[in-house]
Amino acid sequence: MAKYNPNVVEKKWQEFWAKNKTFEAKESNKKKYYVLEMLPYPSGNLHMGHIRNYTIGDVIARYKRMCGFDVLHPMGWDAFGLPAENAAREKNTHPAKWTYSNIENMKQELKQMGFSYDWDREVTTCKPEYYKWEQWLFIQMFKKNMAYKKLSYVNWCEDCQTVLAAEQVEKGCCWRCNSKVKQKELSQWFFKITDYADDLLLHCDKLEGWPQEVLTMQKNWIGKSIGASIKFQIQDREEEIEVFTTRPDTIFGATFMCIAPEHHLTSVLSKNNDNVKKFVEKIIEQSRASRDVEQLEKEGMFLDAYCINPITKKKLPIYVANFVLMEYGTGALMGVPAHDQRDFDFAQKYNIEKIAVISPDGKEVDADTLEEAYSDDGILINSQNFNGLQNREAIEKICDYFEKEKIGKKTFNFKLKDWGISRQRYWGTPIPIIYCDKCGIVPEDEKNLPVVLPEDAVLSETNPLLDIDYFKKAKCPKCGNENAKRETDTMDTFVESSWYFLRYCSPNYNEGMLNSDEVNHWAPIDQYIGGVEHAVMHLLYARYFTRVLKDMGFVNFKEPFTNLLTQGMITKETFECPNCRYLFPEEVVKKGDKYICQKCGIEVVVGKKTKMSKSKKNVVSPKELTKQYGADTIRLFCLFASPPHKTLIWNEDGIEGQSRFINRVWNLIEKYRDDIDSEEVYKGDSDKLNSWSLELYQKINLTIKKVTSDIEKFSFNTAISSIMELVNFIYLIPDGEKETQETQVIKLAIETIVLLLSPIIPHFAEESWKLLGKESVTTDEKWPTFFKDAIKTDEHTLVIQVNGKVRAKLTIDSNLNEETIKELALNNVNVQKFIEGKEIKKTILVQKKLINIVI
RNA sequence: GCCGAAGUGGUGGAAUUGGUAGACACGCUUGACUUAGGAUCAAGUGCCUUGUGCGUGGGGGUUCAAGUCCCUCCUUCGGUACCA
Repeated sequence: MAKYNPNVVEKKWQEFWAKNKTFEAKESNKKKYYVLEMLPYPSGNLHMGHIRNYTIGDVIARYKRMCGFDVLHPMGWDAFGLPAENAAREKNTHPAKWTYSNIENMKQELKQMGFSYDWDREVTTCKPEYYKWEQWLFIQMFKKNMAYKKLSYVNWCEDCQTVLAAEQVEKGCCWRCNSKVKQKELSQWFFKITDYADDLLLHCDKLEGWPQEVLTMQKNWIGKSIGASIKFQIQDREEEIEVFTTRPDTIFGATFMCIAPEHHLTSVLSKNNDNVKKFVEKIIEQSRASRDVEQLEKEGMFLDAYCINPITKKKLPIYVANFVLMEYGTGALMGVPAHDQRDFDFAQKYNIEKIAVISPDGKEVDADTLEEAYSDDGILINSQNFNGLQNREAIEKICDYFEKEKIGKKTFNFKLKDWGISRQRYWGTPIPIIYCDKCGIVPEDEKNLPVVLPEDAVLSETNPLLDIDYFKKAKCPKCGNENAKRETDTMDTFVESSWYFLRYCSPNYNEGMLNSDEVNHWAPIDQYIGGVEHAVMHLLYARYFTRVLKDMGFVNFKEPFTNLLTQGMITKETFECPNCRYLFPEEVVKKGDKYICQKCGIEVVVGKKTKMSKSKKNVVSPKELTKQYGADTIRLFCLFASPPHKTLIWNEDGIEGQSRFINRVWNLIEKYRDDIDSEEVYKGDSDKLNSWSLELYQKINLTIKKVTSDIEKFSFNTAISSIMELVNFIYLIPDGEKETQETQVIKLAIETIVLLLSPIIPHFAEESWKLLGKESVTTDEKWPTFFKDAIKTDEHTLVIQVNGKVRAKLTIDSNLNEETIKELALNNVNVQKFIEGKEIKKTILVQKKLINIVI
């Protein structure tokens, strides 16, 4: 018997697919299906996370293809980004060279996995023919005021020497290099994503094909809160301070006013007092979202000014305080110490009066005895003619009063901020803007696009574009001024990934950004697949961009991803030596329960299971595994180990089993090949079948049913296990001479198994199909269907319970009536033991399942 | 703190949505074939005090019947955080 040799077979079929352009996406009269996996950053090699993601997508693509869809399944490269610059500096090369060579390498690895991509549609975001259209879109957005420039405090990473979007700051640290993020005032480009805040929020509830947890994260990120804005007149001055509050019902309890350090009134009211200045500078230095923010003590400074509570006319001291955020609301808040914990802490520290205005039961509360703020619902007290109202009701009434008196109004606020896209880095899309002394900010002439990123940059810690004179120097498109200056900031790389999925529909279109006909044919994406870590950033930006493009008339839909599958991370434990930092597993020796560092002999800390990453040295290379077992085994293993959405703790112990399964199927085909060769496939006239072949025939149909529904719901592990059951069943068929009909059923079983496996382990399926003497390829075959009649049986197992515990099982005729079943159950010997001499209170019969006798 | 997901054998994981807990696989045990087995095939494998026994993170509840529903507590993972 010839042993199955994956290395030879896989190469052969990969060449076959490439030569025949098997997976070229074509429009026909069939229904379309667009399946897409998030594109990779070309960091050097594929890692297990990629393999898991792309295997899932590939199974879906191949399955849908067999089901008769026109499938679009493309792949590309998210090729701009800081790691390329860092690597280039380290290795003394150019980011482009590094990136393109990584792409070549990873493309090779993808091909070795047998993924069914239409490579003719490959998109590489760092190529001028791609970013040209991004620049073009930027100009359109600029013209419509959707892209604008403003001076603002931004998150600044000193190590990366660049600005970070709010979404890219994790626990006060840079998402990329983990160093602490600072606040810095810079003039920056922004996209007005907040224009769509409401729409993005609203449609979360309409995305039925998305996981609930992702929608919740997006909703929380957009963070709409409803409340009121109220104006407080400053005493003896013209200005007013406007605050936003979600609790206008507590206004009678407001005893102080707090403004953010960056608030324009801070310097005005302090009259540039040095102490205040120093205080403000200190706070601005501190990161807003710093890790220890919770422990950070509330600090403030009295500005020696007062404002008037518009409803009580009470004089409120104005403070500048470190816990007030300029970015949220109006950058000012009314302090209600009795009903807000932060205000309470602040008032406690600075000895500010507390007034209780909400009480759980409507009874008087002594605010001075409170140990913490009461922030729950209740009944209004000390609130003049609003006393006695439920606070929810009071919010409405008080807002009405504000509006009548013109001191405030009902309003709402979003946590979502405009998307800052300027990056002071080289390896990104140049922002197509020119600064002219006469004309100001002028977009580049569309005829001059793309603004090509110069190749001869000398990389440094700062933005190298600043040093390239011919790039910086520009002619003003408006007045022709030769001494205008080009923008040297590049765009956040999330901009590229916000529309690449649309470009795949017309990847080589030169007349415009998108060919609307083709985009509207293929998109929206029927199934998008990627890591849950993109739940907020990428997916929100992509939804935003699609809206912008819809409003410009390029696409006829606003939600780009109809269905979303977020696959779980792959994690692995880390080894960390106190001296040498992270270690590879091979640098560690096990001694008893302990792990010792080979180099320095010190005990190693076995860290938590975290996402595989190069820096933590807990990556597993798919390359080695593929070499050893073949791509099919790795694909099978990724799918079988765990359901797609779950975090997968890496453990390759099971991998042998997957390779074993493939060989088991192969050996099965070899075993029956000669017998079934000349036979027809069984067509379904089941009355002539003997007991095992009838059972096999039923099993075949049940398996088709189960595998189909499992793949539809992405339950690949159970789909595979039911194919395994069918294989195991065939192994149990007694050896010896077989009748024609029996051989025909076995033939059907084997062919079905191969077809069902085709999307999962395609190389193996094609090779097996050939071994079965087929002219066609499984990729072009129809997905098997099952016959309802074949699944029907006239017998079933009846489970007999006594007081809810299983005591016996019987195989009975399904057509028996209730009385007979009861009698059978009660007369059963095993049951008798339990019910002898006991009174039977009642029996419950669940049709075709079980009977429970209650004694 | 808040929001979300989860907790089932030695391990990864099943369980038709309230109806036989542990499918399928890894590992382990035994046997067969073998010069050999880390190949292959077959059998077994939740636990124990072996019985009218126990068992799905702990405790309580609803039900003829609970991994599944309700209450409560605990743990783990993810997201988020001075958001007024």
